[in-house]
Amino acid sequence: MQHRPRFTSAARSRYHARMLQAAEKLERSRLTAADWEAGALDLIAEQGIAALAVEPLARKLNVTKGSFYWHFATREALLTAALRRWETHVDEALEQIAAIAEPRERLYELFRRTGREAKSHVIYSALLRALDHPSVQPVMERVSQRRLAFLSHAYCQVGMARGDALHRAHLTYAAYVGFLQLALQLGMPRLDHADLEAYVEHVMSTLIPAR
Amino acid sequence: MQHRPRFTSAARSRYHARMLQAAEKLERSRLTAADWEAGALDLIAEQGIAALAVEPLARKLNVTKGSFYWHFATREALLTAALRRWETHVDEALEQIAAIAEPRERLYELFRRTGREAKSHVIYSALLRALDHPSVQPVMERVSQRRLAFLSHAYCQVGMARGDALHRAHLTYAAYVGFLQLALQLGMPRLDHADLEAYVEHVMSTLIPAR
DNA sequence: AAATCACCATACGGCTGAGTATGGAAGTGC
DNA sequence: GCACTTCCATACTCAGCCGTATGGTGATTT
Repeated sequence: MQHRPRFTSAARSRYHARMLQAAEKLERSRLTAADWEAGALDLIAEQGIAALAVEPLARKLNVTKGSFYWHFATREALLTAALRRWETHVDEALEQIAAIAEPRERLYELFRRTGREAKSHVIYSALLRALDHPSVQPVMERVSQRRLAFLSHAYCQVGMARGDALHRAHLTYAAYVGFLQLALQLGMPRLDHADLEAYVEHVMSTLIPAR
Repeated sequence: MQHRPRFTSAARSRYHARMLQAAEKLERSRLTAADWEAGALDLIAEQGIAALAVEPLARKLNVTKGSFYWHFATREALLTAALRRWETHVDEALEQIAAIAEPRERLYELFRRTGREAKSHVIYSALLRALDHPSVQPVMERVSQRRLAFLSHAYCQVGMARGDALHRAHLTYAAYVGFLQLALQLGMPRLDHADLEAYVEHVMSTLIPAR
């Protein structure tokens, strides 16, 4: 239990060099905390947060618990570290879209991305199903608030009143969350890419006010 | 392990008589399978499906596992029985609204009920977070399909084209699901009844086409 | 080359929940 | 009032995961 070890930048580049030549599960003899965090996010995406256990994850990484408890003090510490890593990643993605100046085009781009690469939202969907967890809740609250601010700001810019824009933002975000739950877990709208395209079009024309 | 015991109607009425005089946790000396199912649904509503364990539930009912394994063969059997019970209950509620002849009024009523008595949807929200579970998935699929059919039919009746009506139904249902997740688990829109009322109004005017 | 450090294996204790076995105490039919 | 069924308690076994203790090995440092 000697958490928070310092890593030299030399060690980091050595690790990345190994990653390049070791395709997938070629046993890299040593791991870093970042490896555990990435593995944790993979596990969450595949089986949800409840499946994030130390021993199964260790098996997946071809090591034992002994390794884990050198990098992290507890299972909880791994979870929060993985969540922090995910949160920054999500924020960067949002800022990328926020850079689009024209508000209507910005909304269109957001909707299209959400519909197209639904796979990148798997982790969000998994975390959504663990909103009661004390470590997950604050993270999701922050992410949701930022996205809601993004939406209501855009709706204001296309001419809606402040109150309406806020309601519309909530409605839009709820539709997003519900879509993830239903489309990912259930195969509900059997999305064959053309049908999905049409659905996104319908959503945009319904939620984004006409020019 | 002697599952599926027969219950005489006399036994049932005796049980109901006891229920009337025993307010809450006054120890009723004996339980039925229905008691376990009801307790299971309560537990699911409070702490989700992962918390549905035999021993904790037994503690909550002031008995031991010995009782449980007389009524049910396994934990899984309890879950499916409880889900079946919930499904029929949900279906009845939907048929009640479906009885309204005027389609626009029918949609309004559906939206208002959903916004008002959000507490009755807690179980649905809890099950939503366990869509990967093999016993939960088919139940939710059936319920979702019926509700989607309800919605698309209503949208058709108010004059939308079949394709648009189906998309609008999906959008509406996704908004419902997302609202549950965000409002119940997060306290997201701090619903103070007046604000909620306004939100529902906004949703209706956005999603239900003008006359 | 010796000492140190970073990473990991092995082995253990404790807890919690799934099922099983068995016997006992209420109620029920005759 | 006696056999018989119904319901439940007690007391196990078994398995999985958390966290700890401790020692080992390869790489780095000096």
